[in-house]
Amino acid sequence: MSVLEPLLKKCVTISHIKQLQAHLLISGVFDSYPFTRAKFLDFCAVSAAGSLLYARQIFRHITFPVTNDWNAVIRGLAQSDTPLDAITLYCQGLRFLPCKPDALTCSFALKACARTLACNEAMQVHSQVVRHGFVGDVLLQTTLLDVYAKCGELDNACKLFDEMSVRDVTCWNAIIAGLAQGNRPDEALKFFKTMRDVGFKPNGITVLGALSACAQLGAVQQGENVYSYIRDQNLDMNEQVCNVVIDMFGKCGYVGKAYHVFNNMRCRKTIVTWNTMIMVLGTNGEGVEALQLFERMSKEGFRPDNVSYLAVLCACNHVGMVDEGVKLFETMVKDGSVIPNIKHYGTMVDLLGRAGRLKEAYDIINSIPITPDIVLWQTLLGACKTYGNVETAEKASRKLVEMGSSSDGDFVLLSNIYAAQHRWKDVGRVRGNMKIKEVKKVPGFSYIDVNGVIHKFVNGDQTHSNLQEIYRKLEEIYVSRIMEHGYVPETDYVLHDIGLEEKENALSYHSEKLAVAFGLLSINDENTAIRVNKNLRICGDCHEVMKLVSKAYKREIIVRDRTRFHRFKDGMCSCKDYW
DNA sequence: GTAGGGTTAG
Repeated sequence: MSVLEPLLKKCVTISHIKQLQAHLLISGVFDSYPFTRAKFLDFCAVSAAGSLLYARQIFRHITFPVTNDWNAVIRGLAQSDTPLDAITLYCQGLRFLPCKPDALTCSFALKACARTLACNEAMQVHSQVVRHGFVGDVLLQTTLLDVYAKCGELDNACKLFDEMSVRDVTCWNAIIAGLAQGNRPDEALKFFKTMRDVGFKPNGITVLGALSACAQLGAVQQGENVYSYIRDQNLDMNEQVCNVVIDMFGKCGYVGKAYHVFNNMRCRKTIVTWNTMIMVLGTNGEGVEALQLFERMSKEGFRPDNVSYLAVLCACNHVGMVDEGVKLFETMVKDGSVIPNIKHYGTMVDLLGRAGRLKEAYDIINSIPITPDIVLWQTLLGACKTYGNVETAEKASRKLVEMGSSSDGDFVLLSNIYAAQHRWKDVGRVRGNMKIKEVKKVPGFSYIDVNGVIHKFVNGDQTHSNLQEIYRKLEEIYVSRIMEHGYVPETDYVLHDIGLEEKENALSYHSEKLAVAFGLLSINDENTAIRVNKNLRICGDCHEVMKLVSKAYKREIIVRDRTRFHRFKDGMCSCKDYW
């Protein structure tokens, strides 16, 4: 039986595999020893030397396939780029299989569900796991947990985790990564802490999830803690870990810390390392540095890939280096080594649009070889708002409606464009459509890290324990401080809320303002910047207020919004009001 | 012991 293994190891091409197959056929192994055959089939379906297509052919010619034969092909399909086929085959197997699925069959089917985000199918496999008595299997439990988490069923994932009677590091990893990727970073960090409290030792994979959670929260202190653990355990010998550390510091707004990690890595840099650092520089408004790094990477032998180009184009976008961006894009296209994708085009539309070159932006959308998506038209619409271009805005809006967008931002933008032209009838029409279409409003929230504790504020927050004090501070900010510096509310943005009943969503109680008020109250050291992270893009009024607060209170305020950083100092913002 | 957890992105 074990005679096969050394032979398989020697197969490095499909022709070797076919020779081995011939041998197995002639010697009768293929028909008489199904387990050996299945092992061979598995190798053919999964290994780099093999061919999934060929494995499927072989499989089709097996008259009485055993469970392991099915497993081999399902496994291969599950990790291929057509994982849906694995689910199809699994269902066929259930119908025709004289032999029953085993734990592995379920495991591979679930893997396929995870990759296709097929939640309903996953639930059906789950029920078969129960029916066949595999529920006690820790590995399968972890796989199930992972599928649910990836499908966005985080509560189910947590439930599975709670019900596990035996836990190991891997299932902790699955729940931590699941929560982090599912936008529940605070819970991810809680699990990370508990895991250590009950005596498990986080490994290189655990810290990836924890760091991602810190990055989302802007929780630099907790990020530092994770990083020192990483160094203690020598986990920084893994470049993937280093990449995520760099990303975390960058997303927390500490470019220097990110750069320090980048420059002092104890392991090799990969293309992802370079891309991450370029992206960090870009989002933090260090466009020139990003460009320099982009040039340096080629000199050090790394050929820029599509993400490298995207990163450097974003960098140009954030600092308004329009000509450089256009030039880079042209080089990219001419060079031919990178085929532009929808994100490259999106960045170009944004870059040109925000520079007021709306015609060129519009032309790009109409000339690209791929179908423009919703984001592309939204980007153009945003530019139309900035430059008050009603005509192009209407075109973009029409496209968005056609494409079935139900994002509140699209309607609000168009309504604002009409409002700026005093076309109140059109404003009313757009608002009417908003009601009819039941547009989704993504609730805005902000985080602030005070002494390592993360505080979360939602728009019009009514839940924070220091509520009264915070609202009083906000009152003080408005009445006795920034009014003197010439604050005029940007009523343009009030239109966001017209037609919506929730009064608490009013402009003055946007979550980032509450967070900054809380920051002023609780961070007394004047040299410490007030750092706020927000899930949406900052609105014009908040932007203005931040500028004035930075001047009136002589405090640096750093706001990370959905796409970039704003550093407010002495009444100015690092984005130079260009965002 | 042939299974489970994982990096950059408009």
